[in-house]
Amino acid sequence: MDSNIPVTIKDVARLAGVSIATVSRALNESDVVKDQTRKAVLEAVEKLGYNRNEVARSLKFRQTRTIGIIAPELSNIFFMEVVEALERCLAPKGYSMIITSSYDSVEEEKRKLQILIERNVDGMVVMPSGSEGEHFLSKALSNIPLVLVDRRIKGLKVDSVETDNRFGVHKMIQALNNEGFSRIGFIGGDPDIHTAGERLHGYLEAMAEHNLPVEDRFVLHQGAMTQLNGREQLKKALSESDHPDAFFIANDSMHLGATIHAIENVQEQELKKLVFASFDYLSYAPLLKLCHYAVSQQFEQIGEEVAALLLKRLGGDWEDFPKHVMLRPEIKVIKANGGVPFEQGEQGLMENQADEGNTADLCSYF
Amino acid sequence: MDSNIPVTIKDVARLAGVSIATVSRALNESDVVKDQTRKAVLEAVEKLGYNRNEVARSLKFRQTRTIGIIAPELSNIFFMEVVEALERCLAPKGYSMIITSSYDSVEEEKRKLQILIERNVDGMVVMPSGSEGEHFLSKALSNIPLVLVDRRIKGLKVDSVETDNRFGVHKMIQALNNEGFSRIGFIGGDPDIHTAGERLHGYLEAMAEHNLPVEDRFVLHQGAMTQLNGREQLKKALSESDHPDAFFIANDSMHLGATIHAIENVQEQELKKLVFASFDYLSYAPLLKLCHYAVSQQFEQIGEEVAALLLKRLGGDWEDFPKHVMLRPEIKVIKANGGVPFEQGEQGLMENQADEGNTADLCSYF
DNA sequence: CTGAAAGCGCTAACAG
DNA sequence: CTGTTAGCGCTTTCAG
Repeated sequence: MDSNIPVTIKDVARLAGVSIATVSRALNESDVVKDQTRKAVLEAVEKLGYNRNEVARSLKFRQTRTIGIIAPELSNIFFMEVVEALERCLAPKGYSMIITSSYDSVEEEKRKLQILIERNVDGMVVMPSGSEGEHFLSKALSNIPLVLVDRRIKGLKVDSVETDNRFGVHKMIQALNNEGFSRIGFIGGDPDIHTAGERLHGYLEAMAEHNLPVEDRFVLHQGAMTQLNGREQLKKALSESDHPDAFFIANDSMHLGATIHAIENVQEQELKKLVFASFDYLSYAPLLKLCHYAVSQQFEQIGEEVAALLLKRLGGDWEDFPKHVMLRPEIKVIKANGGVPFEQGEQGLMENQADEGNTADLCSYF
Repeated sequence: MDSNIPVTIKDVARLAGVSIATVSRALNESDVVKDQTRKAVLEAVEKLGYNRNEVARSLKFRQTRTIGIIAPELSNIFFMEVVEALERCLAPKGYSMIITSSYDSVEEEKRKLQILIERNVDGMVVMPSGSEGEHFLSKALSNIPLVLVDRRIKGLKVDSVETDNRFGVHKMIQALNNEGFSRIGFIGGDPDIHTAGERLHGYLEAMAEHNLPVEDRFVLHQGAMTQLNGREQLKKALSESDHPDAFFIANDSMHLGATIHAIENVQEQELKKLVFASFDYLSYAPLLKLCHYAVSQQFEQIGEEVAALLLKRLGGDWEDFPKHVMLRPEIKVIKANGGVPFEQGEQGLMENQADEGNTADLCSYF
């Protein structure tokens, strides 16, 4: 009864007593075909449980309605928020997503790129794992729209969408300074990591901007941006008797680690004086009691911008290529922990800028 | 120079001065072809930047080397951990993954299922969004291996892999009882949600098992399993003057919410008495200071089991169909917060059981 | 060892 | 309105 080979358009045609062309037409340009015939076709389809073969259509049309995605790791919640937004924008247009992981290795990234090319994806979204990017210039890629997310690659003419990291850090330093801190430490990771580097630069720039002293002993930027490293870096900083009370911490994992270290090892008196500002505002933010200010990246918006850009290119519009969209993050002031809101004018300005950031291509923030 | 149409096997054949059949052979069964010819072909491939067209191969072979995935939401970190493990197992075998979201709607799940069928995926992994499952019996699906993750559907003969929720709850209740608590409250969600229901049942079973009193006023199982609801349910429980001190909380979001509520609203004296046990042990667990015990699901292992099962079916082995793999979660005792380790024998037993769980198909836990 | 030709399932001229 | 046919890019007999 249940034959094991799938039913094709041919089977439908035979059962409906028409030609395969008619079946095809009945299923697509339904207005050309006689009502009665279409009904017969549809009945046959129903009876046989026919599903159309997208692979065959893809071959014919030379397009797969598929977007390839390469992430450094799939369990990265940030990137998956972006992917979620992508799906929401692309699925209604008939696109599916093939998702792959580069395991943060450039070699693996190249391999996955090759696989996606062979699978004829119509477009690609890549969160690059390194700062190398020659493989994105592959000839095959010249026909495939590509959007880089979160990290741009130096000198590479490719569309990209990213958070304005430096803007976020500037705001954090400004807020801490505003609250009365002039000595502000930095806890981050190896500047070779794109976001680590951007945030370190932002920090240095902002400190200079506000004429604040940069004390090398308290500018810690080694190793991975992990919870463990966050613990250790803060421990190291606090081991110096004249450490600053305020720290900017470059990401959520390190922030978590630093907070845990502080809560577990610093005496009440000292603890009360400690103040953090950090990147990313996640579900457990209310437990990070030392945090006064946080930069909250707009992942959904990033996904939407990526999708819009991709769809534009897929539609054949290359007018403003390469476009680098830089989105302003939201700034959270955590009053419950002692964060001091920006002044009225300041705040208003910030909001305006943020609004511009939604749609415009911003490159500077002053 | 850069023609816009992709280079095909034909172009390679022409340049190499051979037939397309020879190109195909040179690229695949490399031993049949003369060394010299192969070299010529490979050179042409290089020169033209040829990439083979997987779509055409898929059509020919009637298989796409693609696995379709349906998740209730892509930003669900649990599921993405599973997907990450899947990628790690499947990618080396040449499989890619098409990932889609059902937005936790059965309707959308059906739609996505249809799309994946049309795209000729070789297999599917679905985390069902509801308890309905008739659509998984579709005729087209009879040829496509399908593995359900995290939730089984009543009476549906389909392979599945899930965490042994009840075992986890039993262990939590046992641990709390062991520590001296006989009154234990329950904070969870609407039992219609699969995990919420399983955990509620586990709680009721375990309480009966240990002859502990179930007080309806403190068995709260309404609404979504969200942070907000966690806050509110705990608040409600604590508003009764004779509330228990120990609570089992059914998932991480509610746990987070409950903890935040307690820290912010309960006085020191009361706070010290409060003890939680909960599902899921995440990066921020060290901040959940009321938590003595946690059930830590083995997502990686789940992914590996799913991959193994899928590959088995793809290899044509349907021997033990339908197979329901139930994996024992790891039990965390958080001593820093006051958790009391299981007794020696108990602990040993537990570890043994957990080891068995890695490989065996466990259905009961006593 | 290599080439010619059929065919995977579908669409789109082109004729009727 | 409908049928015939060529062809999307590739693999694979079947002959040489």
